[in-house]
Amino acid sequence: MKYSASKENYIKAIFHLQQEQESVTTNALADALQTKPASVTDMLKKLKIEALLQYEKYRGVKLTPEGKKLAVQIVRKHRLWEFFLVEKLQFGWEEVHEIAEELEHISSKKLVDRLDAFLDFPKADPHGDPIPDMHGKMPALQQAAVSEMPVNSSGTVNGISDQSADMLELLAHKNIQLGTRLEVKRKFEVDGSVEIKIRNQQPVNISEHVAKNLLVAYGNKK
Amino acid sequence: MKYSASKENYIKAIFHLQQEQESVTTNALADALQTKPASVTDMLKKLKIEALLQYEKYRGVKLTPEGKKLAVQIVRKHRLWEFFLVEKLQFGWEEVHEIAEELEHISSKKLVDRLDAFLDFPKADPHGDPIPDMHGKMPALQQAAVSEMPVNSSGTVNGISDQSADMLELLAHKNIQLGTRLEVKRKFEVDGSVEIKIRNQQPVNISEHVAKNLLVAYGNKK
DNA sequence: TTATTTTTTTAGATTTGTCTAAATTTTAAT
DNA sequence: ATTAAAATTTAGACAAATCTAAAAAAATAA
Repeated sequence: MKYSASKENYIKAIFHLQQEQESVTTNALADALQTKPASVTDMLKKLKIEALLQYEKYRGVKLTPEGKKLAVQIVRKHRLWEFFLVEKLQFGWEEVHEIAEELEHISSKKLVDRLDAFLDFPKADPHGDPIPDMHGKMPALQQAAVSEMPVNSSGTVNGISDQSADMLELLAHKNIQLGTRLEVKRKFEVDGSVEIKIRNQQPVNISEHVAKNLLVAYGNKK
Repeated sequence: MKYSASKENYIKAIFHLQQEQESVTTNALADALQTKPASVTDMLKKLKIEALLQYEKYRGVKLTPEGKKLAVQIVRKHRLWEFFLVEKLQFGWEEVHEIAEELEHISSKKLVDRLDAFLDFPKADPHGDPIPDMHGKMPALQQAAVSEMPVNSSGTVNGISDQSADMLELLAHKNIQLGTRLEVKRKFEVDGSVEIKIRNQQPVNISEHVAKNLLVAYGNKK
């Protein structure tokens, strides 16, 4: 079955909002989709007919298993494209979201799966969010901020929560980028700073702020 | 300026039809776009307002310079994506057109130019059609069928006009694919067959039919 | 050159996704 | 338990892109 980009956006938005709350409200959706509540109501009625969601007037909305499956496929596409843009086309982490919003609606399943293989089956996108595999299974990423990692543990940078220009500049300066493997050497209680070591480099110190916003996956990132 | 996928398809179709005839007719367009003449008339009126084409009732249609510029950008995207699909994602020549029809409407200019660089600025797509550069300039491909190449000349396979399964199978069997460099060793008048040599392989003979449908670029293909 | 056929356009309708304004239901507050 | 406020839905409209059927113009043939 093929759905319009608009319908896919609704399904995706409901999916994301559902992570927070069981049932999603009309207003929350209107807000997320930058549209009006009345438009949301209209669309929910249509999506209900297509059996992608459960919806009773005034009672909010929930995805059916079908709807969830579709949502996961869209999320998969979005994140794979983001990974592609950063990894292969040298885009910055902050500029890929918008482009991926368009690319995620390209329908070919084969394209997505080939892209996945071409990228060597990445487990997380540049923001550190897990990429569902071809069967829709989300990899259970052991993701944590550097500040939460035990001393002597190591992992791969796969995301960053503070994406300000300043932050990115600092990371670039310290040679830290997506995919960089690092090891936690010491943690200083006084100021929350952390000493990390990157392969082939001298250990460097990162502040508490950086340590808290630098996300690392360990165990199972490709 | 951003245009709907539908409008872009009209512009692209007119562009292609214009290669044949100066002025494009309503029926020809309806045919090319798999739609009805009445719908074409409707759309032409809109595109005229947007100054993408010259149109007078019953008099056919022609792209303005603006329209042509847009068309070239769409063609560029289409062909770059096709190249990407074949070259990087291992798609067959015959399956990429449909997917590229969707990808060509992704709007980011930066994406296209990055993709171009990533692919190392290819000059022709898998069907042998030239890829306009970032300024809209079409590379002047010296393209010819193998049958038309002089003895001892060589070039790079960059297209095939007969894309039947049988043809593709034969080419695969002879180890001929997109990008294969070959040299014309002898030409036999009797049956039009041609002896070609591929690097590191013994010379092989190809029939007149194959020689006529195997397109080679020489001189300036990347 | 008149008649016939073909092409093209107009008129009016339909679908999708959206909107505003008004009505209704639910929730929260007194 | 009413009432006020907030959330949601309905009703009716609109733009984009398409369609069918009928009218008009152009091309062709007798």
